[in-house]
Amino acid sequence: MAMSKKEAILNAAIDLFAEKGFSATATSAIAKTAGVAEGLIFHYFQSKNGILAHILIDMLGNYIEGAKNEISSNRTGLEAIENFILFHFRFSKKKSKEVVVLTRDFPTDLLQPGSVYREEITARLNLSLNLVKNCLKKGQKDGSIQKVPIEKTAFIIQGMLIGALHLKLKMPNTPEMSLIATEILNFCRRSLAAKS
Amino acid sequence: MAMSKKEAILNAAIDLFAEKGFSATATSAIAKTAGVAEGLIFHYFQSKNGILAHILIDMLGNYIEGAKNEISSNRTGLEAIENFILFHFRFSKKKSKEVVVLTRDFPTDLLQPGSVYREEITARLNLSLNLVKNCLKKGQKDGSIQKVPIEKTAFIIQGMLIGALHLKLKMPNTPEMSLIATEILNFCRRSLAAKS
Amino acid sequence: MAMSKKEAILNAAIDLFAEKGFSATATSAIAKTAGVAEGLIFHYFQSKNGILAHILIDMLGNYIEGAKNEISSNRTGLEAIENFILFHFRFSKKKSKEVVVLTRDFPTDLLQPGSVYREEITARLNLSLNLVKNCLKKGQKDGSIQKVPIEKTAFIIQGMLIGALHLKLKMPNTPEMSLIATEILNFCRRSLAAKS
Amino acid sequence: MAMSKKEAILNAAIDLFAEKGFSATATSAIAKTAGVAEGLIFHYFQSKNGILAHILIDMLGNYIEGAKNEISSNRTGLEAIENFILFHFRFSKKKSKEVVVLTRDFPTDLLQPGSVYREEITARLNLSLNLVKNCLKKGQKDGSIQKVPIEKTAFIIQGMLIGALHLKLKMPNTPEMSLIATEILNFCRRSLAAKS
DNA sequence: CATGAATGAGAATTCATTCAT
DNA sequence: TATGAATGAATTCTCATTCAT
Repeated sequence: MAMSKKEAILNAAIDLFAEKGFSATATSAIAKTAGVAEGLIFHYFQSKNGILAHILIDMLGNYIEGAKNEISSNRTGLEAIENFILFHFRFSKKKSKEVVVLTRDFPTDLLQPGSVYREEITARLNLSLNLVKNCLKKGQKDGSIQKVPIEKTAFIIQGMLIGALHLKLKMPNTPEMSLIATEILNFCRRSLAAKS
Repeated sequence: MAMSKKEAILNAAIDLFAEKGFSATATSAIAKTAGVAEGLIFHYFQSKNGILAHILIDMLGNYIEGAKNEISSNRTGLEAIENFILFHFRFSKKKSKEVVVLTRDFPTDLLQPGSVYREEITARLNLSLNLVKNCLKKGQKDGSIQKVPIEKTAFIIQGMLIGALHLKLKMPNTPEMSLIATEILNFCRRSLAAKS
Repeated sequence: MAMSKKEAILNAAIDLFAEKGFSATATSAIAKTAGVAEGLIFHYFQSKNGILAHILIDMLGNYIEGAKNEISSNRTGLEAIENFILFHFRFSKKKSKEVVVLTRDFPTDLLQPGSVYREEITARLNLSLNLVKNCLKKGQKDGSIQKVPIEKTAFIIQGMLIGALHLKLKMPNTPEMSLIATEILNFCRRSLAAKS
Repeated sequence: MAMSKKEAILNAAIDLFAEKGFSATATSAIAKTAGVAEGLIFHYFQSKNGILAHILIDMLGNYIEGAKNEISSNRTGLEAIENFILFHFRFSKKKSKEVVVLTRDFPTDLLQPGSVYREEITARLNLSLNLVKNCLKKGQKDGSIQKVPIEKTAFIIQGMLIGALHLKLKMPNTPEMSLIATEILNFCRRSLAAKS
């Protein structure tokens, strides 16, 4: 069951974007790596940006789907948040290349007004934030989480998770990601858990 | 007190990098905006990367210097952390364009082995992380902060601050940054403050 | 009575060539507009040039046939010339898109030695010129047209008709074509009619 | 007195456009012929269209200037028209390459709304038409030209001159241009001259 | 310090055409 | 007859950088 040429292009693009960055990767290099004619890239993805958008949208879709599963079956909202955090880092490890692409090259121009990809991307970003919000709400209902402003706290948690990936990318000589993950768990639990 | 041509170049570059991104900004555009000949850019900064490095190093220097001042005269370590956080967001507001440049375009290739700018930049990043560590250590000595692993917690806090800027850049329809700042303060205080 | 796919391609090509010009029109655009697969174009017309040649040859054929009818049943040669002129502008109005294609994109390379279409096209151009010549000859025989050099005068008249279309295409803010037509009629009559 | 590189580019472009047509000429070929780096073309002319526009505007400028001189010192309006016609063909012979470019490649898209060249070109086309009108007006005042509608007749004459060039380009096996020129002179004189 | 003409390598994209199905 | 994936050469244009002045 051979990989389709479209998939080959995507895989090559992910590899190269992760390794050298989006703008330092030429479409000719993608074609060469994928073993296809350069023109085929544009047949499938319209533009170089189109490849990136496809990768990002795909990945955000997976992220949201995975996170949704993860938090669906928890007894308490706090547990849900904890599992969200753990999922975030599991996902980042599993899809490490894609995450590097997203982290370093999330292209602001894909989000600019007029971009055809804008809506699809922002919709997914909002979905993710909503998942966190829902966990927090649940936790406040079930008493596992203390009284915190939902929207801002969700923003902070999501930002913290993203920020860890960014900082790690720029400072590799820092504690291993799995240790950071556990510690973020502690950090958030201390901040959120209802006082006994 | 006219602006020197060197400054004009830097200002033009900051404006354009913030607006359109580093790689979407041509040196010819910088020259035009600055009102100088294109060649002069290379006289002062050697290369396009050189401009970016100059901006980033400058800014990181200011950040560290400012943060250092901010945390030097605090009674407790917890207060120091709190003031660090507040400073971070004050700085981000004051130098908003530079921060956008850093946030969106921090160029991984400036950090790659072989880059002449690498050491200068990583040194500054480490300095910043050390400031946070020092606050935490102080707080554990003076009893204002509970027992937490210093290194990982410093990483988390710094990451959280950076992450907030990133997330805001991608999701402008989120709570105002100043509100986020206050809430991050609360979030961290709850997580760090020694239990009474 | 559905349009055949071949006709759909031709219609799409005429529309697009007239609107954007031959070389600015991609075969993919023709296929899309026609609602057929791109490959089908090459099945029917061999090449992009082939479509253009087909359109032009078709149109020249219609032009000649129409003109021939028009001038066949006239009492005098002068009348024949007059009807030829009127026909020219009637045809240009009826087949306005095709005429625009011919006027703006008559492709010199279709006429270059070695082109498979060369003979077919030049033959038709000569036929048209011959029709004018015949009218003039007739007019000189029947005394309705004064003594003029046949060949050069035919060239001038045919050129005048073509030139009017060209000039109109480039200068739309000029008198309406139907008024020009009438006036060309007068212009030629004054120049050609035998003196009474 | 070496030719400047800008001039070299223009000359190369005129040669190649005349020989192979605008869209069949690559900018790389122009650069090669001119003996300059391809990038320099864009430094001076912004785009491939820019070169063409420059050539056309230049040539129309020369045409108008030349025609203006030609018709300024004539006793009668009819003489002025005659000299305009003769000038047209003298100019076409002298600037034969440029005229071929204009005749075959006058690019409708340079005239489309939104084109930066539009106004400059249409202004010149109008100027030329106005020269003819002025001759006709003068001729009606001084009695050398019979009563004809000025605007339409000017359009017809200008169109006739242009049409002759077009037809010749497509049908090289026709009478020599200088003979056509003389005969157009006769044709128009017969049509315009006041009856004695 | 300052200019801007000139370079040339490289980039993204286009596109007519082919061909297996 | 009809499709559309696939090709690959060609094309316009960009851009960081150099250098003579």
